[in-house]
Order: sequence, then structure tokens, then C-alpha cells
Amino acid sequence: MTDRVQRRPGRPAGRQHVVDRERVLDAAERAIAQFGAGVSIEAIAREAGITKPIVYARVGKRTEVSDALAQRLADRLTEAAAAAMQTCRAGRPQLVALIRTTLETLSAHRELFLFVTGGSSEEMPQRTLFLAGQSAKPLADQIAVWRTKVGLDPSVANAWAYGVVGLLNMVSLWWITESDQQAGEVAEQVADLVWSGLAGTPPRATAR
Amino acid sequence: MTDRVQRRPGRPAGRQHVVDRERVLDAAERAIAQFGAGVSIEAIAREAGITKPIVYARVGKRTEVSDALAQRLADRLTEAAAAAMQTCRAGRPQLVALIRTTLETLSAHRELFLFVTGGSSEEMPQRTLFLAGQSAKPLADQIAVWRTKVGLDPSVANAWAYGVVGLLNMVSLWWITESDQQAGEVAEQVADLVWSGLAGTPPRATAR
DNA sequence: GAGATATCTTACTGGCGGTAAGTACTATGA
DNA sequence: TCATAGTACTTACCGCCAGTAAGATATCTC
Repeated sequence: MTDRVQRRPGRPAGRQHVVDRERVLDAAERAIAQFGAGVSIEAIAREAGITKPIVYARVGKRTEVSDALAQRLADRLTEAAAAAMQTCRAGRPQLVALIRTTLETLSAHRELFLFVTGGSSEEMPQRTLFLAGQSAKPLADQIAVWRTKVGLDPSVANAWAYGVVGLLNMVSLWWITESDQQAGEVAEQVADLVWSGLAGTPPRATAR
Repeated sequence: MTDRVQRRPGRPAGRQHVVDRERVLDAAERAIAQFGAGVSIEAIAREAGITKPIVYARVGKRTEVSDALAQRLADRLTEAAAAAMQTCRAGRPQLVALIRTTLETLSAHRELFLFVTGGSSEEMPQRTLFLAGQSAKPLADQIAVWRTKVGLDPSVANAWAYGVVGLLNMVSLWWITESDQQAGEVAEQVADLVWSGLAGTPPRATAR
């Protein structure tokens, strides 16, 4: 709903695309933030100042828009996580940083998160997994090398990585939608689970 | 696509509903199993031997069909889990049984699982959480009483419960879709993570 | 300057969720 | 027993949207 720049049909008087792929994706993010995860492609096009077929030409159909934005979101997540983890010492503190950053990043991109995870049915398996895999693959690699280093079986890597990603997704959704706790508090709680498991290291102050 | 019983318009010659709510949901499950998570309401109606408006009269709109089936699936999961866990002694063995049963049950109802989790966008947050909550709520209660009993802070219950549910969802999706490992093997691996955490109990044979 | 080609827009198609309007049977009361 | 009300269906429609085809106007090349 930006004030529409009416353009006549026909090739515009320039020599390049008036709006390139990245601009379309930028517009898609804005439209999603504004209208929610159910935005129509047409609304995205309007936000970009172009028309529907151009969205298809630059990016593709709805699922491809979603995939592209999923990539962006995954990049932002890993970037933010890497930055945050650099300020902590290895082990549990880094895990807390990872979780907290994930919570805050997804919360900041709430609608985008929902758009990306909530693609309409049918070939959802492939899409959800593709998206999750974006984050899970690197995590799995890290887990594998680390397990090997400490002399444990690295074959758990995939299952663990997808598990952790699913856990983070669901906790984020829950926290964003209906929890009133502080991000730091939830991050500590979740870190306890992921780091020490249900069995837990028995005696420890409940951490701030 | 059951061979269609053509019915004339007008009230049928009996005194009750020709197809009640439960039959519609049964038909919905069959239609989903046959056509995938993207079935149209009309296909569900055909499978039930009725027409679209009757589906709306008995159950409601698409999201309500999905919610009703989510309830069924959640019931099946808890029932199967309870049965399986009864045969194991408390602690990690029960956890393995829970995970394994979840994997196998969801795998048996693959398309239903996808239909239920893959609702079309927009108000996905509420729906996914509602569905997850179905399993998470009882789990949270159990975690809370158990943590209290062993003298630890029970306030982690919600975060942990949603975390575990999300973890199981994602691992199931991954396993169903692209893993070629045995259910029992994955269950053991995941149990290691959930029970002992990333830090793990250092020395232990990798279990069968 | 005349095709060929590129970059747009308008205009359409097909399908689906959801609903309104119409039809045929049953139940009730005078 | 017959009209009126109510019930349990179907057909037929509306609106919306993803995705595409056809048309319009510019630049490029020879």
C-alpha cells in the first residue's frame, strides 16, 4: 500500500530491471511484517511498486519466495548466534547465548518466521525440512567433530541437530506467542535441558 | 473417490443424520491418507458420501477439521505412549519407549501428521501451539511434579515441555522423510540427548 | 528504420474455501 | 387429514488468490 506509482504497460525507459530480485525480497519482508504471514503475492508486488508477474519472474512462486526468505532468516540466525557466542567461553555459556539470540532474533522477525514455517500444506514435508536443515546441517557438522574429539560416537549428529532445531523452533513459538517470561530466563531453563538433560546435574542453584 | 451415491436434493427418507460428525472425521482421515495433506474439503465430503456444506455443518471450517483431527492424533499418541511406557522401568528406558512410540505412531499416520501441522498460514501460531500444547500440557504437569519431588525448581516445566514436543516433532519429520535408520536406533540416540544432554555422561557404550 | 528482443502491465483461468438459496422429507397441531 | 413449521440435505453461487497468457512499449542490432 505504498502510494502506487502508476506505470504504463510496456518496457520502461531505462536499460535495466526497475526492481531486482533482492528488492522484491525486501518488499516481501516489509509486506509480511505489515500484513502478516498470509500476505498475497499481489500485496508483495504492490509493496515493491511492481505487479505480480514480476515477482514470479524475479523470485518464483510462493514456495520459492518462502524458501528465499527462509535462507535470509537462517543466515541472520547463524550470524547473530556466531557473534553472540564469540563473547562467551565454550560450553554451557555459549549454549545460553545461542538460545537467547535465537529467541530474540525470531521474536524480532515474528511474522517472517511464521510466513516461512507456515507455508500452505501439500509439500510441507520437503519445505519444513529444507528450512530446518538450513540450520541443522552446520549444527550437525559441529556436533560430529566435537563428539569425535571427545571420543564419543558421532553418528548421533543428525538426529541431535534436527532435535535441537525443532526444540528451538517450538520454544521460540511458545515464548513469542504466550510466555511472559524474560528471554534470558527461558534461555537459561532451556539450556539446562539441552546441556544436562532431564536427568540433570542434581545440585545447582537455579541460576539468577 | 468412493463410487458416489448420487442423492437427490432434499431431506433423505430417514429420521437421523445419514453421516454424523465422527463419520465425517473418519472420512477426512481416509481422504488425507489417500490424497495427501492438501486435500480439498470437497474431496473429504465425497469420501464421506455427502457434500461440502455438510462437512461445515458437522465439523466446521478447515481449521476446525484440522483441530479435531489433531485431537485424535494427540490422543492416539498419549495412549500408545502410556501403553509402551508401562512395559519399561522408570527413567531412561521409559523415555526411549516414549520416543520410539512417537516415531512409529507419527510414521503410521504420516499424511495426517502433515495435514495437522501444516495448516495454511495466517493464524498458524495459535494453531500450531494449540496442537503442541495438546501434548505439552500433560507433559509439563508431569515434569513439574517430578522436579518438585526431587527438590529442583519446577518453573522450567513449560519451557521444557514445549521444547521436548518440538524436538519430537522435528525428529519425527526428519526420520519419516529422509532417514534410513531404524526407529529403535534413532530413539536411543535422541534419548541420549534428552536424558543426559549435550554434555552427556562421558563413558558409555553406544547402546546396540 | 525494421525486425528481434527485453521488460513491463492488463486481463484472464482454474480451483478452492465458504455460504446462500432451493428442495424434499418428517413432525406437529387443529 | 391437511396445512404449517422445521429438518437435512443438494445445487449453485461468490470472492479470493496463485499462477499464466496475451498485449503494449521500450531498447538493441544490422
